[in-house]
Amino acid sequence: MELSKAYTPKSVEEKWYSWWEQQGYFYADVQKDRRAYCITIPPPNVTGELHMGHALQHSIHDVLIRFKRMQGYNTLCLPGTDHAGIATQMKVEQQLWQQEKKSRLDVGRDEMVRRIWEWTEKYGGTILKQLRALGCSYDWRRTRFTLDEGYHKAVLEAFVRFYRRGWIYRGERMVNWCPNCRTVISDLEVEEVATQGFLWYIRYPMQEGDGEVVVATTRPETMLGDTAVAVHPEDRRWQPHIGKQVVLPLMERPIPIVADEYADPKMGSGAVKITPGHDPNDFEVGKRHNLPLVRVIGDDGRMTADAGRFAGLDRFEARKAVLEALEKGGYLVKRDAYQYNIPTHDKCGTIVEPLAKEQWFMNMKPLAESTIPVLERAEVKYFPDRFRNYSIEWLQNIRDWTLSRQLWWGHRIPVWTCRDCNEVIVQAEPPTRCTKCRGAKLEQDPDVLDTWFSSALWPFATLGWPEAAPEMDYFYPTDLLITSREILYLWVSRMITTSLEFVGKIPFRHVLIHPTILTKDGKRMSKSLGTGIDPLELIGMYGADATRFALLYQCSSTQDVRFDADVEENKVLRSMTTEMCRNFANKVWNAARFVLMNLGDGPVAPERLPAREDLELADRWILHRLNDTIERVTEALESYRFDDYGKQLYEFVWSEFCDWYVEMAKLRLYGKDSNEQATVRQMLVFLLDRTLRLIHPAMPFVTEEIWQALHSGQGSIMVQAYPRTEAGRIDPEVEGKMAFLMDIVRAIRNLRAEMNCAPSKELKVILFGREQNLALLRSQERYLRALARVGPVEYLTEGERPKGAATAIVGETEIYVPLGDMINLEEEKTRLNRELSRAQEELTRVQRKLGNNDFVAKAKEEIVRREKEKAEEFEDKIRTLNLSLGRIRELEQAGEKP
RNA sequence: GGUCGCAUAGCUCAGUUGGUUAGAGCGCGCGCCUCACAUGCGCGAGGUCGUAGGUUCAACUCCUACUGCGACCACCA
Repeated sequence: MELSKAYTPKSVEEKWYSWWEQQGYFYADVQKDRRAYCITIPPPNVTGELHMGHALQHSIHDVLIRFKRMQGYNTLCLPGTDHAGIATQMKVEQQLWQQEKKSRLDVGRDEMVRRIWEWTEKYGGTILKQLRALGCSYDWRRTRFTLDEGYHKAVLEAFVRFYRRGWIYRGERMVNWCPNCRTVISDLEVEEVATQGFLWYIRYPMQEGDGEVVVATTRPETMLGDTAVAVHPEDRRWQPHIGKQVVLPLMERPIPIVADEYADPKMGSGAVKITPGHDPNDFEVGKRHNLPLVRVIGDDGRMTADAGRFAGLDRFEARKAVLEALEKGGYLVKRDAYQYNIPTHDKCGTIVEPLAKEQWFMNMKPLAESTIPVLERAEVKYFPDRFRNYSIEWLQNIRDWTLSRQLWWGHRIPVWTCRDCNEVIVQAEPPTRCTKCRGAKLEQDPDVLDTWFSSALWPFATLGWPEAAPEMDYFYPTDLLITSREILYLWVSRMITTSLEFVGKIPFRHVLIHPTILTKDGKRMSKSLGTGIDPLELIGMYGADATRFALLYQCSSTQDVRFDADVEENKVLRSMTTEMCRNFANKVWNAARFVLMNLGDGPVAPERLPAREDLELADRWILHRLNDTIERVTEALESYRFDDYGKQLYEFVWSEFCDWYVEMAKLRLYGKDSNEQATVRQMLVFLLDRTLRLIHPAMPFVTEEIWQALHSGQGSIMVQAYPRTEAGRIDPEVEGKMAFLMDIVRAIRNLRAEMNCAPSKELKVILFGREQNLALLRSQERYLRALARVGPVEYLTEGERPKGAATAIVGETEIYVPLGDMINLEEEKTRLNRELSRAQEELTRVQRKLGNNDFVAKAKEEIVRREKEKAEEFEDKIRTLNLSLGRIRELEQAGEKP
C-alpha cells in the first residue's frame, strides 16, 4: 500500500474513529476471567465546550486507557456529563430573556424545567462530541448524565441514607447568597477578589449626653441594619458606656453598646458596629446578645422596607445614598483607602451577600473522621502525593455543607411536609399520603440539591449503585481519577467520603492531579482576555495526534504547562510545540513509508526476528535501544510522567531509528546480498511494528493508518499487545561500541564542516589508534564510509602521523583527514588551539580534584578512578594536539622557504 | 494572614537517589533539494543553573534566608 509523501491528519482521523467505534473496540463489559481497568471521567458541565484543560485531561485519559487496553486489561473508560445546576439554568434563562424577554418566574417552574431539558437534549453534551475529535476511546454506550433516571435514584437514596444517619438537618445560618442567581452557594463556590476600596468612619451619637462612638466599615449601607455596637469587655475606654444606648444615624433608632470579645480594642476606636443580618461575625454576636436581626438587603440585592427611606435602592446605589446622607448629617468622620477582599460568586462574578437563611445542611464531621485514616494510610494514592496531605487538612477543618439551592434545575430535595399535621417525610419515593395522619396535602421542599451532592456519587452511581450491579463487583473500586487541582475538595474528597459510607470501599486507587494549562507567558487562559485556545482549532491546524502529543509532551509533574502558542483574539496563530509534534508524526509517517517501500516481495511476520547470528552491530544496537525504550516508556506511563513518555519516543524514533539505524540499513537493503536484504527487512518491519505500538496510545490516528498499511486484516493496532522488554536484547556492551562508531562519524562530519569541505566530496581518512578499536571500525567500514562520506580508509597502529591533515580525536583514536591543498593551515591551527585550550581547562579541573587529599580519601573509589582515567585521557589528547600543531608549524616553515 | 509550588540557553522545558565536558525542541549562524521525509539532512554558536549564606572532599541537585512569579486556604470592622 502506498502512503502519500506527507501525513495529512484530516483525511484519516474521522475514518478510523468511526471504524473503531463500529468495531466496538471502546466497549468493556464484565468478564470475570479478565483483569479490569476502569476510569470514570470527571463529567464536564453539560453546557461545556472543550478547552485546553479538558484537552490535556482527556489526552491523559486516553493515553492511559489505550495503554492499559494494549496491556491486556479489560478497559472501561466511562464518560458522561454533569447537569451543572446554576450554569445550565443560567444559560437557558439568558436565552429565554434574549428571545422572549421573559424571566424564569414568567414561565414558571415546570415549564422552565421542561425548557432546560429541551435545551440539554438539543445542545448539551457538545463536549462529548469534541472528545471524539480528540480520539478518546470511551465506552459511549455507558454515557451517563447526573440527572438521568438511574442517577436520580442514586441521589435520592444517598440523601435519605444521610438523613437517616442524622447528618442532614435544617437550620438557620449565615449563608452565601448570590443576588444574581438568587440562590445559596457553598463556601467553596465563593471566590475572594482583592479590591482597593475605602474604610468609612461613622459617628454614632450617645443617646444621652454629647458623647459619641466612632465605628468603621467597608460597607456603609449595612449600618441601616445595625442593632448594636460592640466593644471589648476589658477595654477600659468603654467600660462606663457598656449597656448605654447610641442613636443609629439616619434610622434614628437607639441601639445598645454591648460587651463582646469579638471587638478588637486595637482596631480604630475599639468599637465595632453589629449588623447581625448581613455579616457572619455579627450574626454570631447577635445570637450571643439576643439582638434583633434587621434585614435591610433583600434576596434581589435591593434595600428592603426595613431600610427606611432607602428602600428599593440597589445595594450599591444605597451605599452612595447612605454616604451622602451621613455626610449631610455630619456623621461621616473620614475615609481611608483600604484594601480588602470581596467575596464573589465564582460562576457569575456577582458580589455575594451574606444573609441569614434557613437551609438544609449536612454535618460532615462523621464522614471526615472515617475518611482521614484512609487517606493517612494512603489507601488512595495521590500524584503528586502532597495533594493527599492537603485533602487530609481540609477534612480535619471541615465545616457543615449547605446542601440546598434555590434553583429549579437539579435534584429536588426528597422532603415533604404534611400541611395537615406538619409531619416531615423524607423518602426516595414521592409519598401520596402522610405517613402519620394519612392526609394527602403534601408539599415538597422547593429547593434542589447542590450539584456537587450528585457529583460526589459519580464513580459508583455510574456503575449501577444502589442496585446490585455486576459492574460494581467487577470494576469497583475504579483505578484512577484524573482531575484538576481546583476541585480537589469540592469533588475528589467528597467522592471518597461518600464511597466509604455507601459502598464501604475507596472509589479509586489513584488520584492524578494534572497541571493547569496557562498561556505562553504564564497567565490563566481566558476567553474574555482573548488568550483562550480552542483545542479543535489546534486539531484542525496540526491534527489530533500532534495536539495530544504536544499536550502530553509538555505535561510535567512539577509545573503548570505554559502552552507554547501565539494567540491573538482567541485564535491560534502558531504553536511551536504542536508544530514540532506534527513534524514528529510526519517523521513516523515517513519512516513507515521508507519501510513499506523497501519490503520487497511482501510483508514479513513482525513476530519473527532474524536469527541472532545474522544480526550486525547496528541490529543488536537498535534492539537494545528498543528494549530500553520500552522499559522507560512503560515506566513513565505507569508513573504518570507523560513528558518523559513523549521524550523517550521522540528520541528513539527520530535520533536512533531514523538518523542512525535507517541510514545504516540502507546499505544492506540496496546491496546485492539477498540474505542481508532479508535480514534488514525483517528488522525494519519488526521495529516499525513495535514503534507504532509504543506510540499508539499518544498518537492513535497516524499509527492506525500506518498499521493498516503494514498489516491489513489483522484488526486494529489499538487491540494489539503493548511491547514488553525482552531481557535478552538488553546489551550495554553493544551500546558502547555503537557510540564509538557514532562519535567517529560525527567527528569526521565536524571536520568536514569546519574545513568548509563540500558534503558531496569523498574524504580520505587515516585512523590511528589501538588495534582493538580499529578492528571495530574496520568491521563497520562500509557504514563509516557511507555515513561520513569517506572514500578510502587507512588504519595505523604506529608510526608517523600524516602531515598536512586535519586532526580530530575521539577517546584514544586519532582521525586524520589529509586535505592536500584544501587545508588552510591558519584555520586548522586555530581549531586545534581551541580544542587544546578546552582540553587543558578540563585537565586543570580534574587535576585540582585529584590534588585534593580529602577528595581522594573520602570520595567513592569508583569516582576517584574515573577522575584518574579522565586525567589520562586529557593528557593524551593534549599530547596529540600538540603534535599536530607541531607538524603544522613544520609545514609553515617549509612553505616559507622558496 | 496561613500553607504550598516554581525560578536552568533568546523562548518553552528536561535534569531519577549530590560525583562524566548541565540536555531537548524551537529560534539563531553556516552548509546541503543525499533516491522515506525541506513538516527534511549535516555541522555549530549560546548557560558563573534567581540572590546571599550554610552542609559536604564535592551542590543545578540537600538546608536556611531573601527576591520574583503562581496556586490553594482564611468571616476580622
